[in-house]
Parts: sequence; structure tokens; C-alpha cells
Amino acid sequence: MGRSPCCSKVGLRRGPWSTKEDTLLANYITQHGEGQWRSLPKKADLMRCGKSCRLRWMNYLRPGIKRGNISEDEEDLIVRLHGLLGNRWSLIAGRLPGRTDNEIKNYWNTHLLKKLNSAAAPHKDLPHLATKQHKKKHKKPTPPPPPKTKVCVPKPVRVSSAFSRSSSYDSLASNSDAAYVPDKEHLSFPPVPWPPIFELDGPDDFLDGGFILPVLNHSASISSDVNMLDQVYDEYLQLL
DNA sequence: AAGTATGCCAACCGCAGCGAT
DNA sequence: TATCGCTGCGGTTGGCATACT
Repeated sequence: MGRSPCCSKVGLRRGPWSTKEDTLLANYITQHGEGQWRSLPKKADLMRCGKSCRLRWMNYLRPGIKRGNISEDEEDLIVRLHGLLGNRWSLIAGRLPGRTDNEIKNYWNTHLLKKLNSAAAPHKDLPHLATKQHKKKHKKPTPPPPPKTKVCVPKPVRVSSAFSRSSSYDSLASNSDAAYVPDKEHLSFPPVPWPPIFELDGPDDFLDGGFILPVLNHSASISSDVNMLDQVYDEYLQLL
């Protein structure tokens, strides 16, 4: 709905940013603040689309951005959060100060998938996490594809809450005497009582997106998703 | 040394959500 | 209620760098 024409507009620059463009963008945002991405390029005298400006700012120019050298702690956190959240890179990035969703996504795809693959390699029964490689560039005469393997990685989802943005965890929890059941027409999953009751039989139950997503779907906002994940994860650790 | 394969990451694409009208 | 416009997000691609043969 209402998709912007973006970079397809004739005359707009694409591709790598020059130092001059970076400076123009950074200066403009420093003076006027973030937002208004649509009109920003014109005001900042940039021949870029707003989307491109926003991306460049968010992933590269923004103050406090850490680049490279992802520590073991950060890596561990990424793996854990990915187990909980799936491919919700912005949420994961939110837990790693100075890291961007793009960087974490790239790091996951280039480093961690490989690591996890090799860790799983001795177990031939385990599903192989397929790294998407440059399909087009590295075309070889490929044999017929093997039967598809089911991969137990949480499905990337956009979480749309059944609650309005103005709903809060507290307000919902205060109604917990009577199990809260949202409008069933909006649900793509079986309704569960509010607050959710966690029944964990083992790691698979916790790490599989099938368990955690219904929980996420019941929260009122991303921040409460994350707060709840802290609680869930603590409970999970106690079970081990 | 040359050609090819792979790694890596910045940037783009297109969809979905949401507020405004 | 329907539509528009903006923004944010995740998936994907392009292209340079490096490793390998």
C-alpha cells in the first residue's frame, strides 16, 4: 500500500556513497535531526532517494555505530536471540548497542550459519542449515536437487499484535484473572491465556519458533516482547 | 600469472504496518 | 471505511577482495 517510487526515479544516484555525500547527509541530520526521509535528500542537496539516505545513516553514519570485531559475547548473544526471535534482525540489533540489523544479518549469514553448520556436521541426521550462496554467480551444472530437508529454524515473521499499540503489558496482565482471549478473527494461532503459561519440556520447545512465536504474538509491543523474552529465558535456564 | 571460486558486506528491493486524511 | 504516504524491516543482490587451482 502506498509504495514509494524510490530509487527508480530517473536522476537519482545509486550505489556506494561518496565521502561528500556522507558529509552532506551527516551534517544535515546533525542540524535538523532524523526523520522526514522523503524530503531530506532535496533539503540536504543529495541526489539520493530518502530510503537510501535513511539506510546510509542507520547503518553507517549514525553516531555510536560499532563496526566489525564482533566479540564472542556478542556472538553468543546473537545466537541466543536468534534462537528466540528468528530473523528479527532489528530486534536482535536492539540488544546489541552500536550494532545494526544489517550488520547482524550479514554476520549471521556469513559467519554464524557456517559455524552452526559445521557444529551440526558430525550428526548426519540433523537438518543442514543451507547457506544461501551466490546462486547466480557460481552457477555450475547442478545435479537434481535432493529432497527438501525441513529446517527447524524459526520462520521469519513480522509480528502483528492482536492488541493495539496503546495496550500495555501491565494493563493486559491486570486482567489476568480472566484469561484474556483476543478477537479470534485476528489470530493465526490458537489463543492462549494471558499472561501466557510456559510449559517447557526441553531445549527444542524453547528454541523452536513454534513455541516462542505465539508468545510474541501476544505482546503489545516489541519492547514488551523483549522484556518477556528475558523472563522466558530465565525460566528456561532454570529448567536446565 | 591467470582464471575461477568463494567470502564478505554495502546497498537495493519490495512488502507490511501505521497514522493521517 | 478506504486510501494515501511514509517509514521500517527482512530478503536479496552486486561487486570488490581474497583464496584457491
